[in-house]
Amino acid sequence: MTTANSSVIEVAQTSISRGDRKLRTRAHLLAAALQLMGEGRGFGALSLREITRTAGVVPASFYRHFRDLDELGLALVEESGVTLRRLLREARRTGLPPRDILRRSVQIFRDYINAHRLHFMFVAGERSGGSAVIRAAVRAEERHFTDEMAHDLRQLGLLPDLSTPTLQMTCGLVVTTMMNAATDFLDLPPRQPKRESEITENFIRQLRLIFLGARAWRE
Amino acid sequence: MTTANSSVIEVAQTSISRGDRKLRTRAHLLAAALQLMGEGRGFGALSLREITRTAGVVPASFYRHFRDLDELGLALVEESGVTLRRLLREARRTGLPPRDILRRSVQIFRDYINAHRLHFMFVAGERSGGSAVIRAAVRAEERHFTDEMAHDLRQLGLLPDLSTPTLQMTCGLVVTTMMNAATDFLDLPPRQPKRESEITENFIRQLRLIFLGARAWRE
DNA sequence: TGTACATCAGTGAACGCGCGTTCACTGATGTAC
DNA sequence: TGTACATCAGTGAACGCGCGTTCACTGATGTAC
Repeated sequence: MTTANSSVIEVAQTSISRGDRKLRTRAHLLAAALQLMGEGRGFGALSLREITRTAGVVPASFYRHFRDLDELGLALVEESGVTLRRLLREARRTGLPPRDILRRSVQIFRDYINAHRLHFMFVAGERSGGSAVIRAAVRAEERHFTDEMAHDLRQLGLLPDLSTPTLQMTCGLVVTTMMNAATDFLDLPPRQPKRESEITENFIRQLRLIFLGARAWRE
Repeated sequence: MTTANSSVIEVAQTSISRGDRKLRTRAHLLAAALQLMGEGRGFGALSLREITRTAGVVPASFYRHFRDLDELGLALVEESGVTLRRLLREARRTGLPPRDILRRSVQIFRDYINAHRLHFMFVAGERSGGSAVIRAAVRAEERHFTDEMAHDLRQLGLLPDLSTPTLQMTCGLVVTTMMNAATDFLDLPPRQPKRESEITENFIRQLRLIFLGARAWRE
């Protein structure tokens, strides 16, 4: 707040610190890269200039935020990792009911993907296709996610008979299947409820089969 | 064969028809693209000029073979699809023994990946990351592969109690898991037998779990 | 509070470079007679 | 078989363009007194 008769514009200009402005531009750059990838190209096919153009800054200003494109890519991986882990937090908070737990989880997942399309496109696309350094970072986030899921399942008392390594292996399978379903959902043209429910049902059945196998597992 | 006193070089030059030469150059272009992607970049990040440079022809000659890069990409998908399906044919021919069938299959798979690294890198990389048209083509090949696998399992009399849709769903899960393991194998730095056997064991355990679930499945 | 100076996010111009595509060409291979 | 002509895969030069990176700059924000 400045003096009472400052114009609205002056307030807007002066109420944001230089540091905040910098963070905002950085966020614009990250969002621009995601947006461009959302149009169906890999991160490796983006150019610095189109990212800055989309973000509304001059090319040279890119270097105030990142050394090169790879560094921006790694920032995107981290951001996506946070998004992924919030999914688990959300599911945890909701407190999944034992009845229809799978179906409910898949609904939550589907809604969550739609609310964070660009992050999921990025992760799904770069987990096996991108540059070595980015792929490795995505894989690390995925492993982190798997560990947390295993921890949650333990906490919930599901699959109590599995050893920890087996629980990990099972969660790895769930996460792979999940990322695959994510790609299926994301590829879906809008307004295709029939295809969408097919994918949903297939995903539920695959998860059911995995948990059936896990319950039948003998070390 | 030409006259008896033609030099070897002349024979080499004249014993190959114009059509064959054209096919050979086309193959060079495809191989060049695969080779460049093997260095860890997505198809979308390749340029026409570096492909022709690697293939040892002038840029303009690209257009004698493909309209644009996408058309070359689709040719690579087809080539990779053939490679994938030969894997099943090989497994079929070998005639897997009921004892240790899983472990043996995984060994065959691992050897096959190593013999066709570039094709598998291409498929694994473009199945979720590439341009829409190429991703769609890869997915179609994958579905084809899944169908054939389901057919083979029926033929072998494995999982006789599953309905056809359920068998399809199960094979889809197997293929997803397989492609994921392929990426793990391909990312492995050479001479890491410990990591390699970890990945192998994890893959075997995941497949075991899937088949355990399939056997426990009740429609 | 007011003033003088420092900081630094973003600017705009410039550079050399590799890009995709076009074009008229060359010369070996193929065909008709 | 030999000859005259047609085909066409691959060439080499040219084009305009967007690229990544550098640089000295500007002017608003921040700091010291």
